[in-house]
Amino acid sequence: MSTRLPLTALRAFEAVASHMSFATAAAALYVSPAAVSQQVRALEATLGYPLFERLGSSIRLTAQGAQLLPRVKRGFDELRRAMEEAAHSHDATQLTVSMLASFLQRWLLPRLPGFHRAHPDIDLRLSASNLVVDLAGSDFHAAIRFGGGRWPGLTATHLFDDWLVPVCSPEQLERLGPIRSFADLRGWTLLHSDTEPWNDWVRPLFGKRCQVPARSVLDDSAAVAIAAERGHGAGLARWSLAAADVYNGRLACAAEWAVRHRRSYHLVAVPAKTRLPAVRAFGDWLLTEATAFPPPPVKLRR
Amino acid sequence: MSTRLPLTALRAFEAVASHMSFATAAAALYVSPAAVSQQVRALEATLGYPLFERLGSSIRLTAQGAQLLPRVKRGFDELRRAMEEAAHSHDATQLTVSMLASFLQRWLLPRLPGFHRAHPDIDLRLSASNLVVDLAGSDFHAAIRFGGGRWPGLTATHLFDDWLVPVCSPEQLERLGPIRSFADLRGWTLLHSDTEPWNDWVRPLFGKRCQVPARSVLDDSAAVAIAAERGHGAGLARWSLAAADVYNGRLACAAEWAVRHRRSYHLVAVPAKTRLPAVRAFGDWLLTEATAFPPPPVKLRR
DNA sequence: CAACATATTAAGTTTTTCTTAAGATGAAAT
DNA sequence: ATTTCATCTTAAGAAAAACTTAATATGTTG
Repeated sequence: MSTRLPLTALRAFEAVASHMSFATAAAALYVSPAAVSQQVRALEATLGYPLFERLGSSIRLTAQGAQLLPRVKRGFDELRRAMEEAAHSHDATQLTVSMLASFLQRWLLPRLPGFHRAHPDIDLRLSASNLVVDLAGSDFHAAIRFGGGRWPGLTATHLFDDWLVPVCSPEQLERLGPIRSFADLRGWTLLHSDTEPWNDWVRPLFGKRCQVPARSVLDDSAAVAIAAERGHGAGLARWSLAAADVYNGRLACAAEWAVRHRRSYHLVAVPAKTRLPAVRAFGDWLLTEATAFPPPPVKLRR
Repeated sequence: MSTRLPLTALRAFEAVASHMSFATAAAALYVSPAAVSQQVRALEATLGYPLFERLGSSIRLTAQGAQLLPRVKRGFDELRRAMEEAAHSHDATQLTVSMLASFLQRWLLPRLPGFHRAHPDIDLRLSASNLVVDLAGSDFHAAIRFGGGRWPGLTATHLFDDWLVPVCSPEQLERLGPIRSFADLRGWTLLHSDTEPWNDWVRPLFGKRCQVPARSVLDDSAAVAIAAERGHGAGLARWSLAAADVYNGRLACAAEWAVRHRRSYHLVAVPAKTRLPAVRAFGDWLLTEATAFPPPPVKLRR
């Protein structure tokens, strides 16, 4: 940007275009019509073309004026909203958090009533999105992310680790018996997800030389759990997403071992917002819930 | 709005928050650090709380500052983009037009090469949307709409009328013969769309006393044409969407008569943009194409 | 054609914004 | 601990901008 935005002129233009009158625009801005006229004229001079056609008593937008208007209106609307929000920021007890839909549905949602009981004053708004939102450039206060723990420019607090657990329907476990060795895998159809191939589980336990082919790859972890529940085979599930189904008996752990996931859950926020009371309260509550969330009831390979 | 936006102060705040420094923000705005300091201080005074924590040599955003920043940034970004566009509006040969996906695919797209040949300088961008875009508040130059011809605040030029034509697969027409009377409808499965019930065709031809029940209602006109093509029955199609398939033999006109549709196609724009050369060129071209588009090859009931 | 409503221009005034120069304040170095 | 440095802040005056008033132009309406 070499030259500064002509803000006053743009504001005058917006007012005139909105009211389609210099006089009423001037009244709305609490200034004289002459002032508005001069501002608009100055803007036209810098752009090099007219924004209005003057027809003596009335005016109308030129094509260029009509093109300029929507953008300018959107810009000022956003600024007005910003000031509006800022003016009421003391009584804003809202807390907006973004996270993956799978985590929200399978882990957080069942625990949420507890949070509302502990903090009835906080108006928590959860947004399930599979896109990674830009916390610095958005209105979100925080996000729950699954990853390595390093996000540049953001503070991350570790919530809990995840585990790779083979799961299947209870009937199938009954019929085929638990997986104890690499050879035991032979009898099973293995269900892979995009992000968690079975080799991530096989190698840490049986060595790098052991491998399984990646067939029946489903697009996400939740789908693998569902397919396993329906008896389509052994799914390599993330414990965070499968735990509830294991506890209520719809899924069974198919193997003796679980392997620690490389990634884990974090509460992530811009440094400044980390210090907000509501964010701290939510983070503290998440941490106690996370601590109370037991690892899978099998042997754990870290 | 009782009080005007503190635009200069907001601009100073944005610059400081973006650079995380009063000094470099001042340099970016071509003013002294003192000026920036005063502006930010004034903004903090009107809001009643600090936006930055001053740590002597460095600063950081407060939580409220971090909440304010994204909105303010978005607002100014929009204004900067507006000025950017406006500065290059002379060499902007872009033309953006919104319309229904069905019209785009089945009527406009096959004719488009002709437009590009006639106007190679115009960079036409088509947007298929089933929502009615707000032309006054968007960057679209124009839209093609199917309707009665009256849109308040917008100028509409009539392109062509549409016709309700019963269509079916050629084999079915062979087997059942053309529909000539109300009684002939007995033998047919009638495929309705949401917006064009068969009674719209039956009543003008056979009188208000004749009616057919509305079974197998599909959700849009294009779906009806496809179902008819597959031999599922007689669909009441809009000629504009079915014509291409009739000409290439995939569909046949199932009846002797077509009935004029209540609605017709229009090119719609904000008055000011109607006068843009590119919009006129596109409108003129559409009009000649529309004139060259023949009505269905059956008897016409207007 | 006169009366009216509206926009524009020019000159002068007010207000805002900015600069300069002299403090503060905290971090890093001695 | 003290100096040094980099940074932000404050206060007063200067510059720039935005605004007002009053006279003028330009279509529209009765």
